[in-house]
Order: sequence, then structure tokens, then C-alpha cells
Amino acid sequence: MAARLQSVRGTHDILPEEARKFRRVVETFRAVAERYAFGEIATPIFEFTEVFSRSLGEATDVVTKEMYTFTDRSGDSITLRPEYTAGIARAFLSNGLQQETPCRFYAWGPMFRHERPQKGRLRQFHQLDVEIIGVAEAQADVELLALAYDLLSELGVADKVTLELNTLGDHESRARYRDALVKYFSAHVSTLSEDSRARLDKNPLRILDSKDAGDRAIINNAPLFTDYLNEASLAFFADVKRGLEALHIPYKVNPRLVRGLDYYTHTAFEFTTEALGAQGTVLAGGRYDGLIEELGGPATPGVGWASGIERLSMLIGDLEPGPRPIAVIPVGAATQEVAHIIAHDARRAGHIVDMSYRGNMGKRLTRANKLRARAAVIVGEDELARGVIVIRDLDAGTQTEVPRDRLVAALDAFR
RNA sequence: GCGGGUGUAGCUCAGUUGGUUAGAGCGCCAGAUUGUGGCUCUGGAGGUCGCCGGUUCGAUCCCGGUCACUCGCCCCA
Repeated sequence: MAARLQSVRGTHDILPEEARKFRRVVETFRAVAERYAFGEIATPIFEFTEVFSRSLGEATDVVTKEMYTFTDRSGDSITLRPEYTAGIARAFLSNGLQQETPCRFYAWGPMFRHERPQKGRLRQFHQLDVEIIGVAEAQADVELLALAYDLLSELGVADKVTLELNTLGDHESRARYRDALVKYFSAHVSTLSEDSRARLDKNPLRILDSKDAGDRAIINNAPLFTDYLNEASLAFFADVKRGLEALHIPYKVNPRLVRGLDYYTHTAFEFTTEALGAQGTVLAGGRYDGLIEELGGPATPGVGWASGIERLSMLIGDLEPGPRPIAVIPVGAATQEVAHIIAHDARRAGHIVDMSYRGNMGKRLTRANKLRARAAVIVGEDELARGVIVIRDLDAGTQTEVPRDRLVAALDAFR
């Protein structure tokens, strides 16, 4: 039976050129996170299904229609992780890290959501993630935002994104506001759009962000969140804003910015861009003070964000070309072994060396050219008999002979 | 999950108002130049016209379904 020779919908292969951009994103992230004294954590790409369904909220889209869930051979329900935070919170509890708070983690890896693919939206995609667990103070939110801003700056995309900021208040404020919204929108239910009517049950805050023109008119007169925030919530939000201003991190308060996942409280933020079509969010996160308790642990505050590596890669544009190799070209069967030794020595000396496997010199030079080789080391029988090797400068088109024992040193000129 | 668009060579795309041998550029291979690349010239290979079915004497073209990509919605990184 012939296999279907295509990758599964919404998945794709990362070829070397794309992989360089991917790696640039991850390496920059790593460097910045380490500078903020975060430690790397790697959690499994699958968890027991309850880890996600319990923490994300049973009614959320992610849980109800987007998870890759299967029963394994032991009969357990397993889910490929659709996001990072739940798994990291679980790891925090599993490993007894309550003793060691605050914990500052960074991580990156694949995520899985069964959604309809679009540009910047895949079924297997990759995220960067940072979390601070065990800090209730707003400084943690500010530090995380600063980390994000540094990352985006170092990737050269800070000028393409806007930090949108909002607060969802603490549980009490949010619950009161939610009730007020439900009451208000229920009075207008007949004129609400179909989508928003569904949101009234599932996530009434979402209605505020509706794109429907009819909804907009109703929303304009809806109760304001600021009127329902208690003093503690207002103070917390003020601290976050003041902290950002002290660090000169530009932001825009967006009162319509809300969250689909249940566990968020207080700070919610997104770095958005116009450059990616409908998938404008490049990095997003917030505070989740209720999550760990929801999972069955002690009440523990947390903040974090995640960022889509593929989306960042699309934003950073083309990379400058990488380092250029040196091509080692044996001429004649008798020179094969010497050529291999030369390549080996040059590599051990830190040179990037390509050796093709077949073809005459013309073919091998053509290949060297395609690889953007800086120089070719041509190992010929005649020269070998005289104890010399030819180095050809592929940019200048000139070549010189150097004694065999000084070859590797001579290559330093072509680094 | 819902709605629109697209699918022809490795890549980017022409084309056929249904007719017998489907084209270009780039790329690839070979030769001019058998121990010297890039440039040039000459030649060549490469296609189930996404897949399955229907209509038709005949379908790459029309119709239906399906798969994939893409744009928007929902939601989200």
C-alpha cells in the first residue's frame, strides 16, 4: 500500500533555510531568558488529558474542539499539549517546587491544535514560553514584559509590533463584571449577532471584542470594566503600567483585550502586528493566579507568556548569509585519502569544510560555487608528489601552492 | 467548525471558448572546455494538467465529490 506522500494537514517540514531563521529565534530567546536569570525547563509534549481540560476550562474552544486526544495502550486519555502553561504548572506540582518559589522558567517546543490552518496558524507549531511561578507582585509582570520587549528588539521586530495591555482584575472583580455584562447583554440578546449570543454563555467578555457592526453599537453602552475593578485590582494594574513606563516600554491600554482561557486574572497582554494578516498576535500572555489551585495544588500566583516561533520567523525577514565553507577537491583516485585527511584536519582547526563524493574537478568546483565556498583546496597527484597543495581563491579566481604541512594554517586567510 | 479563492515541470507562472505532439523563464543534466567554477552558446531530461467519479465520440478545460494550500469568520501563538 502506497503511503500518502504528504505531511498531515497543518504540519510542515522545516528545511535548512527556514531552520536557520527558526534557530535564530530560539537562540535569541535563550540568550535573553538566561540574561533574566530564568532556567530552562522541558516538559513532555503530552500529558494526561485532565491537565489541560481542568486548567484551560471545559468550555473553551481549545478543549472542546482543538485538542489532539487519544487513548494509549494503557487505556489512559492522553493529549498532545495545546499550550505550555498547564504542563509547566503540573511539573511545578509534580516536582514539589513549591519549596523553591519563586520559579522562573523558560521553554520552547512544539504545540498541537486541531484548527483550520491559515498563514501563521498550524496544527503543529512551536512556541517560546516563559513563566514566573510564586510571585504575586506586579514587578513579575513588568519583568516578563521587559523580557518580551528585549527579545522582540533583539530580533529586530520591536518596531513592527504594539504592546496592548489590559487587566481582567482579580477573581472578585472579574466575577462582578461578568455578571454585569451578562445582565446587560441579555437585555439585548435579540439584536446580538449569532456569535455573540454563543459567547454570552461561554465567555461574555469576548463580546466586547466583537467585529460585528450591530454588536458594536450595543457594546458602546455596555458597563465599563474600570467601574467594577476593586481597589486591589486597580492598584495592581497601576503598578504594572508604572513599571513599564519606568523602563520606557511603550504600550497601549486596550480595554477590549480579553482572554479565552479561564485561568487568567489581572494582567493580560498581547504584542500584535499588522504584518501577519488575521493572525496578528505574535506574543501573548498574562497572569494566572488561579491556575495552580485549579489543578489541585496550593494557591500559587503565576505569570507567563508564549510566542509563536513561526510567526516570529515570518516577521524577521531574510537572514544574512551564513559563514562560507571551504571545498576540498581530490583530483584522481590516488588523492582521495589525502583529501579526506586534509578535510579532517581543517575541520578540527575550526573550518567549515565541504567534500563532495564524486565528479571531475569541473563538477566539484561547480558544487563549491553553489555552496558559496570561499576557497577550494585542490589535491592533485602532481602537486602531491612535490609535497604541495593548491589553494584556489574562488572569489579572485587565483590560486597558489602551499606546502602540505602548512596548508591548514594557510586556510586561516579564508575564514 | 463556517464561508470565499486557488491547484498545469523541482520553483514561478502562461495556455487550451472541450480536439489528437501542453509551453516559457529559472533550476537540473550533458557538451563546447576530458586538472579548473562563476559568464556565454548548443543540446537534453523532466508533466497521471492535485485525486476520484460524472457528462461527452473525446475532459487538463464543463459538473460533482475529495485532498491540499490560501483569504476571511470563530478562536488563538
